[in-house]
Amino acid sequence: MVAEACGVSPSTVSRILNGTAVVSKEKREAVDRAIAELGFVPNPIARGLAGGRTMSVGVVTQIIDSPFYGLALRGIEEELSPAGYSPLFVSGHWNAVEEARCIDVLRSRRVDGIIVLTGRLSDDALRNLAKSIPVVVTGRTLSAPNLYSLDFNNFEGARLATHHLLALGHRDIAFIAGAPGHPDSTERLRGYKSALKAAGLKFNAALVLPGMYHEESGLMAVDRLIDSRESFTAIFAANDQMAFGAALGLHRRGIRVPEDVSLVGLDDLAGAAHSIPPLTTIHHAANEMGHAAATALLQLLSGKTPSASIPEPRLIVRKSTQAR
Amino acid sequence: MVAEACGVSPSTVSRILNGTAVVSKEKREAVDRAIAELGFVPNPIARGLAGGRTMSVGVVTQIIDSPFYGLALRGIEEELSPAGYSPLFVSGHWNAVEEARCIDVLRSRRVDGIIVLTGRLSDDALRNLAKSIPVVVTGRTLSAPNLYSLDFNNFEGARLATHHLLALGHRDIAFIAGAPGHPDSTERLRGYKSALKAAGLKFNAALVLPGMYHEESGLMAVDRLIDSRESFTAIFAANDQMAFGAALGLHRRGIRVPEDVSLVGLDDLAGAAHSIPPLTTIHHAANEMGHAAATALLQLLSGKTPSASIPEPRLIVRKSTQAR
DNA sequence: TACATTTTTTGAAAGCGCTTTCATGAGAAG
DNA sequence: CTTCTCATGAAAGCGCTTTCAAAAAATGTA
Repeated sequence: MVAEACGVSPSTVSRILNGTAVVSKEKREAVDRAIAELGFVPNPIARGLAGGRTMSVGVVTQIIDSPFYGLALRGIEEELSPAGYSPLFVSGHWNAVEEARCIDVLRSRRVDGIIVLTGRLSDDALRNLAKSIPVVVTGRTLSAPNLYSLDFNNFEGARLATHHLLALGHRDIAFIAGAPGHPDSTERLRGYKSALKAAGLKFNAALVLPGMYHEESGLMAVDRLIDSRESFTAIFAANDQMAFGAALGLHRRGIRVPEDVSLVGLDDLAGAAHSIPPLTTIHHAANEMGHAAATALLQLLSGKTPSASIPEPRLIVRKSTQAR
Repeated sequence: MVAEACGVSPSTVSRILNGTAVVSKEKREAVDRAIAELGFVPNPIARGLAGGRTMSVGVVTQIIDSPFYGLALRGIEEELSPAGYSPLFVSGHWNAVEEARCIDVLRSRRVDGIIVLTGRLSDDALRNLAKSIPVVVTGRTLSAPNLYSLDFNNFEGARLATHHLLALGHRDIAFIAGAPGHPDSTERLRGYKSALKAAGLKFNAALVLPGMYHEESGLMAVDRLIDSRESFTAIFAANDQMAFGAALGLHRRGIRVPEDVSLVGLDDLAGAAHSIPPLTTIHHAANEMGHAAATALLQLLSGKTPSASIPEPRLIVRKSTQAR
């Protein structure tokens, strides 16, 4: 340990670096100076070995280049870096087995905490994980010691979107659903149904199309919808990516948005404002979600009870919807 | 070290784990069995401390949620994981100072190698870095010991795009340039000019608009172009994001793509196939680039001379261009 | 067959760079 | 002059790798 070249013991230097104990002013200054002069940078590896803390947190995302989760990753990074923590991103590819493997990797690297962005792991698996390491998970509501969950109000988001279309006078509103088995999807479907019901409309299963949360599935859903000859004047896609696909599908059939059919998405991706036409959608604050998750984990790590939460969904009206 | 609970010394176990030396068959089997039974997982932290290798590589990207670099990150991850390495992503935000800070973080974490995705660091800074750690850098051509660079042929990409428009009979082709000072941008501009020259057309500076590689700047460029009253029948945007912005700008003015104006992008982002109209663009293999960079680094780490390279740009014709 | 010499296998021990417990000595307080 | 508090240093790890040397086995020689 180089910094003891100024006449004090390594213990003292360590104490100064970590603020673990009181050190006389003169020594502190001498050491500070020596550190500055020697350009000393503590080695987190060794620190991790000795202190049990690695100053890194694992983040289980699904696809590293997902436009939606990418924003969340950014939020996490923005929050973690100033606190001196480094995020370690791993991708689970929407697959419980892979996620479990990712978590093993993270644990073997002795991360101090783990953030799981939605994913397919069972609630029990997460609860179990939380027994050995602080965990923050998004996209669920569950509580357990050492575990904090942060859920987006999918129901309300979908309700808002559907209600917007209803308020514009649409009555035959198609819904392109999200990936089956995904909790978000069922909630969004529930929101759609709820808004319909509140407006006194009866639910028509023929207007609900299966989707997979990507562009291609939105496109296919529209094809199927049109081929079914079911009449509709508006479409609500469970996420923006499918809305983009749907827009393309409509365009190919010569159906104009919003003149012939109104279209609403959900997420408010970066591209939504620049699509043609700019997409009316529900803002899902991915970036804030990342911030909130990281903040919560930081709080968990310092022994506090987290209180962060995700903003409520908000309707963003652009050009893809119009009154009927 | 738990595994010595089967009667051998830790050194022997370590040797078996790393294949460092020959160990008698019986011991190896005994140890293997013990490892399996105890569910022993070596601690990479300690390994890193002792052996000097952490099995992690640092990746300096610019913005973690960039649609283009995101793909590259995925490629890197896909290549690194099977090799047992974990990527550590940090964001430089197109800022040399921040990039330098990121690299400090990575070095303090004792990564075994570093991949730099383009960025603004000087070539000398990188050459210098390579003296202490293997480096792979994209978006440049420079050679130094312990350093491998992987460059995309921006010139050829831009030439191809422009040539495509020329071949369709366009003569007044506007160019929305990339961020000034960016090496990619100057190369793309050069490619544009070169194609023009090859077609015997003279370069018109009024048709070159400044851009910043994001949607908004594409939109503004189109506004400026139209307001300038310069006549044009086609636009080549230096990247897809600006092309999307440009498409929106044209749409707002009631100009149809491709009927009135043809539009070409560069990158072939995931969204390009689903934009309206689907964008004709130059495929820039970001994913392969990530693979190549990771492969090269792995080769560098094992003492071999890397040979990976990035595929040449390729024209993808979709619906945003048509003959004049 | 007995013994010297070389080769191979294995264990002991010394770190890697830091944190942390514990004990010591020096003042402060009683 | 005794008891207590507080700053400080010595030393023991954290979990692994690696050097070094000893022990064991293999080979060669008389």
